[in-house]
Amino acid sequence: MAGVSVATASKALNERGSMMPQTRERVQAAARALNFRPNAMARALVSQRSFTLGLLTNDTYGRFTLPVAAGLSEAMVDRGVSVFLCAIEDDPERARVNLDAMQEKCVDGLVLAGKRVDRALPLDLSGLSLPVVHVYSARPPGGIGFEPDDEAGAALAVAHLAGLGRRRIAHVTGPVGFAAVPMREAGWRRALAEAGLSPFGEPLSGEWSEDFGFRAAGLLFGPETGPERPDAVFCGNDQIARGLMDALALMGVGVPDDVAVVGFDNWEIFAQATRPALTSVDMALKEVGRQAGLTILDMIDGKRVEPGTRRLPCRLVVRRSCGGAGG
Amino acid sequence: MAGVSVATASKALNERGSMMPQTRERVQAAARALNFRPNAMARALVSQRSFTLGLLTNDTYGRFTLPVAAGLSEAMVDRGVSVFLCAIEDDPERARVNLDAMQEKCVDGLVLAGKRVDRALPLDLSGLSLPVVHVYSARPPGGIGFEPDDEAGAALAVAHLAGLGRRRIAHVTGPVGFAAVPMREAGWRRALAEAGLSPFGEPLSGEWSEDFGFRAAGLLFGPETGPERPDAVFCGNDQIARGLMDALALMGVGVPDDVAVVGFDNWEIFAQATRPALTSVDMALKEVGRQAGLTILDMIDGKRVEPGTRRLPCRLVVRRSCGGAGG
DNA sequence: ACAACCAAAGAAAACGGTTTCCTTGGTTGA
DNA sequence: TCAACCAAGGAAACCGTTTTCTTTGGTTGT
Repeated sequence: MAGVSVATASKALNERGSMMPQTRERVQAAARALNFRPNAMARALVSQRSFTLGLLTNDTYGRFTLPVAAGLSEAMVDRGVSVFLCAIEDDPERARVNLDAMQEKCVDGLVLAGKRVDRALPLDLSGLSLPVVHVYSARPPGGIGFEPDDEAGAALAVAHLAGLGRRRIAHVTGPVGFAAVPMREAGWRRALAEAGLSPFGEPLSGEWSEDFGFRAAGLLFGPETGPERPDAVFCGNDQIARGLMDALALMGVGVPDDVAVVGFDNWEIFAQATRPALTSVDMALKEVGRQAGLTILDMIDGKRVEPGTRRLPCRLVVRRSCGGAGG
Repeated sequence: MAGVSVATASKALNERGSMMPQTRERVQAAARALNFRPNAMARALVSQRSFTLGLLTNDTYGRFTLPVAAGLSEAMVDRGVSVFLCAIEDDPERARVNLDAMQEKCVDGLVLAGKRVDRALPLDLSGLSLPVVHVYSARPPGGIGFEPDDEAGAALAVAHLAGLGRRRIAHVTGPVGFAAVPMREAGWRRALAEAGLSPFGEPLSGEWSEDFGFRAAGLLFGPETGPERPDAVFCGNDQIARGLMDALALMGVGVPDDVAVVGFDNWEIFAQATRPALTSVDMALKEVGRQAGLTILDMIDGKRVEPGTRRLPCRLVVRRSCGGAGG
């Protein structure tokens, strides 16, 4: 110690109370010399805030959760908040155990992250008095949710295609049961309308797979197709786009010359693997995680936060597959 | 309260000390009625153990880290231990900030997870008096590391091919700079030797990409190739296998009839997308995370743990691409 | 010269548990 | 009958901070 009481030391280090500058100096110097680190737990005990958040996710595969978690963790560490990771795997029992653990660890708030915006995590939140935000998953009435704005993202992609002069823009997408499907379709329709274009037929709805993209290419460009063929395809995800482009290559249809292709997800591993590289809508999930974190901090601070779902903007990553300026 | 002192209550709930069974009952009933949760922080303060671990990772993409993290988190939650996730992104400054945060939060131990077994995380661990294990990353001398046993995994794959009657087994793999490359190559050589076979040429070393796999197919099966062609290819990862199989399809080489293909990583999204589905070596990263966690708990308990790298067994996931019994 | 005030620093309580030690009263054995 | 012992439960210290309240001594105003 620097010859002062703990009370003085505490004030000196936290810039609180009034004291002689030289005393403050002396304490801080001593702290530095001792490599002193305040014990966050003791601090939490008295302040009733642990500066800790829980992240519960059922997305083992990590395609959605990991960017969200990274964005959350990054934004939080700057504010002295750390994030517990809980993998619950769609198992209600495991979810409960993890939720209990989070309560015992006195987290200040909870982020619930899923892999489908229209499915809730298998958690019973009733009787829980913690701030909670729902990310990329369904929220209960009155809850607070964060998602990418799929509709706007889709519109972004389609508007880009229209801006490049494409006129017959088809849409190949996933199963109708997914909420993302109608949202992305709505964006497609809106952007077409705004560009004065008509939809090229109805969207082709199948699975979120390369295989379906491959088959969809046959439906759109195969021999039994009528004279009217699309000059662009907006795909519901990158896997579909990948399969579609593989099929187009086999059919001798040139990308982007004959047809432009845009995907959704900007999953690097797919977007970079297609020939040419795939233009795709990036859901900016890191930013989603960031915003979710900042919002939950506001809630912890007692600020009033409007219930509802926030849809955050996507951005278009332009590569070669849509022609024009890109790449 | 159930009419007893806090001391008695504590003992009742922790099954400690001696007391009348009915007193214990009464306290536990009261605890249940009040939905009582012991405050982990207060407990940590006195016991000097936070039942908390830090997971620092530079693998933003999550391909390696997420399974490790899930395995770790799962194994730990059963033991009342929670895991902080810290995304450090190869940035030494961010690494330091997160490390400081973990020290302030009084974690009982640290798991450092990377995305390359031959690279250490950008962290200065000197002067750190915490148990640390290194997962899928380089460890300092005397440190404790966990990795999949690439050599044995590769041997598993090649032995399987040999067992199916394949005799001319080629190897297409990643850049020589990666430690995984010589390890997998060694497994290939060992399994060949054990089966009484010779290597089919030297391994083709390139990038970990579909594109390289595609080109490698040309080198192995192209028109300028000699009369001897492989009847099996063991690929250094699934992306290479995917590119190779795409090329084979274009070249009219049948899989698995003309040539069997095996990949490495068992990355579902690739392994399932190939036609036919890809047999691949699964690194069992969840188990790696589990073991790393259990070991660090041992270290926390003061048990002596041998320094060195533990290589955990891989398993072969058999699908159609290698013919034989699979799928 | 003395009351009033103020800045600086320390004492002590609090946070929510665990643990050590002590008290109480009943039972046992000589 | 009395010492010795034991089980049950309570009092209090402790973990490492923050915060409130108190003390101390110097300065100001009259």
